[in-house]
Amino acid sequence: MQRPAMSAHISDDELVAMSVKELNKTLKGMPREEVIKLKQRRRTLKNRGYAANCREKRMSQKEELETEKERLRAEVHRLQRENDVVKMELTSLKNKYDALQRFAEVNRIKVLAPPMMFGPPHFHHDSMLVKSEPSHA
Amino acid sequence: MQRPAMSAHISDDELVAMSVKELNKTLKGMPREEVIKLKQRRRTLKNRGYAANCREKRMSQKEELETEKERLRAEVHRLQRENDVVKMELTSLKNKYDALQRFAEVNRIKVLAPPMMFGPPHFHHDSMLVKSEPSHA
DNA sequence: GTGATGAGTCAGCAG
DNA sequence: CTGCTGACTCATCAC
Repeated sequence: MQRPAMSAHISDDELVAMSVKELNKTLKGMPREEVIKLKQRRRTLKNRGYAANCREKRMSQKEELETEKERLRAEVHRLQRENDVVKMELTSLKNKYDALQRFAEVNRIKVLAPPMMFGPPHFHHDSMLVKSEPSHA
Repeated sequence: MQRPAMSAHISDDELVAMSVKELNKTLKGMPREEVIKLKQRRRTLKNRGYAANCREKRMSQKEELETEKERLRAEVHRLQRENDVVKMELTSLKNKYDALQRFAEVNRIKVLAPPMMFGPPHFHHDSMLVKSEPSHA
């Protein structure tokens, strides 16, 4: 029997899948040199798998980064839109508020000086209706 | 003279830096085999550089992704804070608005029904001071 | 011919 | 020893 061919009895897949114990058991009666070669082949095959694994990990991490980046980009846009809406609401309410304030102003003036058709009012000098402000302002 | 030692006259750095033309000029009187070996060595050295370049590119791209991600994360936080501020302003203004509205309401009532000390007013039925609203509301 | 990149091999580190 | 990763080599592809 050809010594070199002996190790060929074990396929790459088998060799990688085997644990060291199983391998030793299988290698019982073989010459040292063959055993060493087979173990080295096993290590190399394992390394091949590790390398593939490493590359895959690298790629999935990169993908993850890009996904995360996309997610954040969308979040930024969402917040910008929300921001715009709230700012518009604020502006709108400001206008409403100013208009109401003008209205209140007009009313106060009218209270202070009602239409002439009723004749000049005889307010007390310190009327509560003059110059009072809402407590929240 | 040892044939194998001939190619050693050119260092790796020199060999990589040399253009093909320069290399051919330098290789004029050498045996074909040596020329082929030297060219192969040059290609291998070049490949070594390409590989390093490739790794560096990979790393810088990854770094860039992480930097960008960080930038976006900061932007999200900035927008969230801005959003909170504007929302608080809106709430605050709403309160102010409501207060003013209550104040205006009170005034309108007072205009509608001034203090008894002046006696009941003789308003026209369709007085502008009753139930009118600011045009902006 | 030149440059880039996936896959495999090896060296060397970490656990 | 096992697993991982940087560096190198080679095959292969695109220009």
